[in-house]
Amino acid sequence: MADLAELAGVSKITVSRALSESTLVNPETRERVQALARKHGYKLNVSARNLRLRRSHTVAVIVEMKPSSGRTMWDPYPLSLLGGISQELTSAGYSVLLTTRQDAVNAAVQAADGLILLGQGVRQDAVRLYDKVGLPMVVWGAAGQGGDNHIVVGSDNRQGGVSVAERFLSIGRRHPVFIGNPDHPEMAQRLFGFVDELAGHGIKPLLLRRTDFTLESGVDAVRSLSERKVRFDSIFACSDLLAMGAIRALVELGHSVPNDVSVIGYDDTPLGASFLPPLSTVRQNWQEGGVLLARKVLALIHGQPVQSQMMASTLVVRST
Amino acid sequence: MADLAELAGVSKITVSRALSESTLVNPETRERVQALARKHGYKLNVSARNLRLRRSHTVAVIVEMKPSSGRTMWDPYPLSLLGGISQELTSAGYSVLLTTRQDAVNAAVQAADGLILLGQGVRQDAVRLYDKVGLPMVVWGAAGQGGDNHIVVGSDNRQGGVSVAERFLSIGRRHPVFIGNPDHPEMAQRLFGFVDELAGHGIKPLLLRRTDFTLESGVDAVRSLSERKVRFDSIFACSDLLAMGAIRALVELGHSVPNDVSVIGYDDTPLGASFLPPLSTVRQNWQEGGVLLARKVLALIHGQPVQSQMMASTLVVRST
DNA sequence: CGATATCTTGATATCGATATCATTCACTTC
DNA sequence: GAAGTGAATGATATCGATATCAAGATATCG
Repeated sequence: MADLAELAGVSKITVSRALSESTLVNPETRERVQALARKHGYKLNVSARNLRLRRSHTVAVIVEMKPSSGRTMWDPYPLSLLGGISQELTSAGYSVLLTTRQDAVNAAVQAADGLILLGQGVRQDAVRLYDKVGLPMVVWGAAGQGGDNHIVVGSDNRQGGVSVAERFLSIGRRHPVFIGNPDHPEMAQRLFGFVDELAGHGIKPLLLRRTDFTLESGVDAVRSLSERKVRFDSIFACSDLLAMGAIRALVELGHSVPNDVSVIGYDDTPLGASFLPPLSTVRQNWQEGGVLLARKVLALIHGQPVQSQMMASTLVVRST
Repeated sequence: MADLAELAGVSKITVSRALSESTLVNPETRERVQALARKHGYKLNVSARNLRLRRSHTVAVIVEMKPSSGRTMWDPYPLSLLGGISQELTSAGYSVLLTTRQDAVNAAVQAADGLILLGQGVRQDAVRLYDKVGLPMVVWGAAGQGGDNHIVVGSDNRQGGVSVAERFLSIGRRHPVFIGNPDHPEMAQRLFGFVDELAGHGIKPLLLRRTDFTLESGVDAVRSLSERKVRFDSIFACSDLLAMGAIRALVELGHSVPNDVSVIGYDDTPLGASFLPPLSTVRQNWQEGGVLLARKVLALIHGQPVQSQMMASTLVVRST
């Protein structure tokens, strides 16, 4: 910048102002300086600016990558979320610092202006750990999670559960089963919505706990139902994979889907749509979720009032 | 740091040295300063250090997110790669700056110490664009891509093709078909390996070009074979989804897999393993790939000699 | 015409760390 | 006892940007 100043015959500070589009400089001077900057390939030194401005223009995204329970790195949704986040933050001039969750809080994370926590129903210990850092923080997850002292963005899992219940009721199903993990905050919300809506019609679903969200787990769940001679006519599975596994098992056992048993999954993965028969499911818009997460942190960083928000989820009825 | 200096009764510079484990300070003093730092929750100002040290301790990861052709954000592999990268870089004290590819090179990217380019066979324009930045750069992709003036890490797609060919030959298949997109550099390598190995036995496979890597595309490919009354006894599909689609179509057409036709996919997605019948496929270790990418950039940054490297891919024989 | 307002530019200090060179002090060695 | 050695610490300058305050040039007004 000093070099540019010399070239343009002005002072450093004028160069700085010219490049930051300040109104304090003569438009003519500004143009001249900017032209010189382009010509000589001037690059702003981000560290210097951040140092002086006492902010990093960076938001850290912490991804929970616990390699268990089948739903983590292999799941495509974190990437969609990341895409939305990245898109929104970069267009606002912020950088995205990607970190995987660790026990110790990274020095680079502490230097960020804000935090976004992603993961499979981020657990409380993670939230508490990063809460201590005292940075603006937004969490992806279920509403009400963690005492409302931080902002949560997520899709409306409760409503997802409700709409599945409504669908089952509307087609006359009376013996629904829920497959999923109630300890998982997001899935718990789905369960609550499902149960509450059904309760309004005097129906109590059977809860089948499964912590693995794999196809095998779905197969296994339905087999266990069959072995226990449980009567059921509809299944709400908390992931598309579970649903597909359930359908496979149903077919093996000689049941017809959807004639004998209706099955609805969750997530609207591309595979579900291609499945035979095409899977009915609940769709969440992750890309949009990422954008929302980013907007919330930015608002927090700029000291604006922010509220948690749940995005609507939509029931996609296909053939099951 | 100045405050710490006062508290400890030493100078700033001594504090700096104590915290960076320099041997220039008395071990006793070092301990005392470090204890004080911990007690008062001192945090290093990264910007200041980076400014003084003239490096950013940051590697930018540029992800190609072209939302087309079915294989992008919805594909889980970028996340695995990212996981490996993130793990390796953070443990080396570097930060991961996540960016999605854009036409203009981001200012933050220019400030990075190194670049990693990810994407579905990163195209040459992207490589050239970022090459101009003049930073140490490593690209994920196919070997030899782009004139060898930059480092490439990828799985050995050629070898993958060879091993599929070997398998087909070993079980007596004589009329193989290749389904994929030869314009895609990585897939082209698979094709070359496949063709070369077969040629050694006087066999020439049929090439079926498909640019979409979806299940439907696989279905469609096999149907077109059938309509054209082509004689074939084995299919090498360039993605698991294609393979599954192909198998579905084969079954619909009354062929038995693997009795009439052998099918081998690529990527070893979790779904392939759960497919009925369980899918034979070629596995790539993405996590490891990420680690490798990270190591190469770090080496480049530190001025060490670096070479492109292809990781072995392994044929996983299941039931198809 | 003098006084004030406006526009444009500059001098200086500062953000928080580290490299370099200088200094102090205790101790060894002949 | 003088000179030399090494360990520990400090003073100062510096990285590259921007905020603050000051000042010169020009325009506007009664």
